[in-house]
Amino acid sequence: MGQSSGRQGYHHGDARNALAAAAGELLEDVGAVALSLRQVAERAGLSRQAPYNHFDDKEALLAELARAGFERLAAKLRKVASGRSGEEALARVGEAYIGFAQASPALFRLMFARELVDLSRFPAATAASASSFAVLAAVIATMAPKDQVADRSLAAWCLIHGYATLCNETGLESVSKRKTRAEQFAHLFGP
Amino acid sequence: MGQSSGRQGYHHGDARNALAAAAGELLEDVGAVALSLRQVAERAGLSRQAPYNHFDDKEALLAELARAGFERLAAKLRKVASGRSGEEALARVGEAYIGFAQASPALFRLMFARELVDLSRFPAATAASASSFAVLAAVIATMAPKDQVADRSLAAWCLIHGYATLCNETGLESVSKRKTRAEQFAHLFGP
DNA sequence: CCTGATATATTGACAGTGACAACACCGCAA
DNA sequence: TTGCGGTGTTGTCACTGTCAATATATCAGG
Repeated sequence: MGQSSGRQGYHHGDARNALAAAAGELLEDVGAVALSLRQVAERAGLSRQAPYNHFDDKEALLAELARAGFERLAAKLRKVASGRSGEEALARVGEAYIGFAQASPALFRLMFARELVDLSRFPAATAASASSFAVLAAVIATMAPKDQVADRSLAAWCLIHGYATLCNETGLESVSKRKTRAEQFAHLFGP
Repeated sequence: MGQSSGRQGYHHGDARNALAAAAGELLEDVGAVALSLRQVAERAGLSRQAPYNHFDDKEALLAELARAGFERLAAKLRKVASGRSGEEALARVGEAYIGFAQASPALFRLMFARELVDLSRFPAATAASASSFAVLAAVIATMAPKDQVADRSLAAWCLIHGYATLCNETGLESVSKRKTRAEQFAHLFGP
């Protein structure tokens, strides 16, 4: 006899996705710290303990959100970089990076805050992160001598990431300047 | 001035400082999220509720830590900048900034993570933060035309902050490269 | 001295939380 | 059939931030 007649039913493979989706929505609403597994479960229409059937613990759920975030970011960067090169490609990549941070501030923070998730424990997330950086490095490779690509890629990433972070975390400056700044930064690495 | 008996006794003005000091130690041990007011109180030798006698809530305590952190940072930057100018001053300031982030990663994170403390609600902390940035801007003013000081200061801050953050949050690269990187970054803003 | 007022300190209580354990149920393979 | 592993649920626990009620120390004014 099913004790709960109301068709709670099995979600088969869906429960994991449903939980991740619910968590993704909650993340932008309340942030990673305030996000509670119980609220995630409720929003997904499952029981209190459901998240533990699909993730080791809260950190593992957050790591999955971060991994998906890096994959989306990498795809976005690849898209704007494709077919372009040099300073213009760099400006577009920078603009997209900043745009991502502004569109999903809580997710962006999660992706770069060791205190919220220690991604070094989650190889899939680290890999997705590396593939985002690879896009940037490929762009720099089109505009710098080979022996300087590594240093310049790192500097470019730091500059763009610093700007995106400071805008998100301290209201450094208005959102509208995004494109101008990206171009200005890209020019620093030009000829 | 009598407490000092076996009784718990009043700390007069000290309780607030004792709590902040205990919180500062705990912060680097467990991070801002895991830091609990109860543990802070216990470490300061006070009761569970003691923090509420001196701070509105947990966020206010963290804000005080952040404020003190910004003041220490500003002092450190002023020290290394004093008597120097141009590219060398910039390299020293950058190195000090990165060094601060590496020496107190949890505090540095707290100072720049809106999710942990929303500093816009705490004017004293915002002011201390601004005075840190002012040191950097002053250095840039010694090496750039007047109409470019604002843009270049911002870019320099983003670059250094991005590097410090990425090193802390993702193990971007080894600590030992700190000085080299600071010089390399400073060179980007040189003649 | 005493007397309140005020700042400080302490314990009691409560709703949420992450996590573990025990138990119920589904589908499938031997 | 039987048994087993994946999935789902409720029971329970220690811990947390915070509010309320209460006690105590210190100080000002009589």
